[in-house]
Amino acid sequence: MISVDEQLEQIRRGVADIIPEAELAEKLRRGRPLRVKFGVDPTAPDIHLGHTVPLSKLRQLQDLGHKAVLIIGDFTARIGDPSGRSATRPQLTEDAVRAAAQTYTEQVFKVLDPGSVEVHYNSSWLSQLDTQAIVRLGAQTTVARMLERDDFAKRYREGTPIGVHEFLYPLLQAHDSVVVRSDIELGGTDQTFNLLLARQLQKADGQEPQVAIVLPLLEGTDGSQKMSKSLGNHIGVTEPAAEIFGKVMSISDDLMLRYWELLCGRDAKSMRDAIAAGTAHPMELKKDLGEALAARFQGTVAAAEARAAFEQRFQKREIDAEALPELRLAAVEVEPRLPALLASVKLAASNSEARRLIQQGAVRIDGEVARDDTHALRAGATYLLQVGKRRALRLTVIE
RNA sequence: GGAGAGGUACCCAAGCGGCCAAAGGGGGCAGACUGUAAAUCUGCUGGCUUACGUCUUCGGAGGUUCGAAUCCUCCCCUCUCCA
Repeated sequence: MISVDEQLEQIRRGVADIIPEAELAEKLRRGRPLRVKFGVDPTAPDIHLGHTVPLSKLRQLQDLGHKAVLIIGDFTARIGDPSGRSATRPQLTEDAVRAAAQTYTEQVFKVLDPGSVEVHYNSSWLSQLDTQAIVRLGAQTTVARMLERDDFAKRYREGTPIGVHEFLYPLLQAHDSVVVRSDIELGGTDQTFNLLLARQLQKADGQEPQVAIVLPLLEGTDGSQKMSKSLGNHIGVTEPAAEIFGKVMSISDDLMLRYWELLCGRDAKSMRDAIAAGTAHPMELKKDLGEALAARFQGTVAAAEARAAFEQRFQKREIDAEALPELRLAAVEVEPRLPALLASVKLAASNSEARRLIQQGAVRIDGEVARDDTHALRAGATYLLQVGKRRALRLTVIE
């Protein structure tokens, strides 16, 4: 195991806060592997890179010799975490939770080292809690403390309902820490309250309290708002390698460094220095990042292919026609007018949009800009149709 | 239960009898520039139409009017205040 200082240096990378850092150093100094808890509530079926930020930190801790304690919050998912919420979450059915838990664990192991993980479902102890125990839990904190939280305070002030069960949520999550005897817990900034409450419960139980490692929320591909599917700025972990690679290439340089730090545990500052000194090129670093992330979720082969295809298509400006989807249409099926043709092969959303694209010079046939609404595609030949930089296909007209 | 405010295109938001397919912003798409970057600049951003034009759209259903997103009636939904 490497030195405490070196470990601390790596752990600090990209985190928003370590509460309290002195205790972390103390725990590390003892030299035994630490139990690092990370809980996920299986709610959304699609996970994206933003969800993998704490996971990446967990992997880093595994690599430093510590033990990952993964909690699948199948019980808490049904309550609904109020953190950062402006309204009560809908309660999920058992089936929905089970299905989501399945996909979660599959994805999680693409980041974690399976050799050093304990997986727990929190229903296995939470569903056993009797009324007595729940009352005791409730006595661990006060309404005033709960209402100090921003999300609750806001809702209370604005008169938005707060269910009593929502007060229970942080207590149950904190109770998980007591059960698994965690040394460290990871979570996003919105989890700070829950992470700290666990310290209190652990103390009450006579345990040494866990250290909270708080991770920032990952910005989406737009670089400003947090990554979220509903904002359309997400990179999903189940997307094809070429998509992951392409989306990574479209982010800004600053954001790339942040991704390196938050998703791969790299030191952003030294990379920035290398770019400034001219010893590293941002584009190369970005391609490395795209390949690394694509490889993580879709395998090294697909990732290398995605990179090669990108380099050929966008840097050498060559289109590998062989790699494009090919469409075969009988001559009678080929729309005589170009706008209608583009719409019919789904390169444009409608005839009107296709017309606009043609006017803007976005449409190419065999590399030549098509300025006209007519086309001269003949039977027996294959054509390369392009709309903008990203949409393209091969069209073969059959006799 | 009572009193108010409001529901407009992907989102926010103006319009409040004709000049409204509907200002402005955001987002998106395309072009220029590039590293498919980012930033910036330009254009486009309901459907059908080569075009003239035409059809559908402003919470829903009716109505008034030559003509309604705009006026009236009923209904549905959201929010605020009071009880």
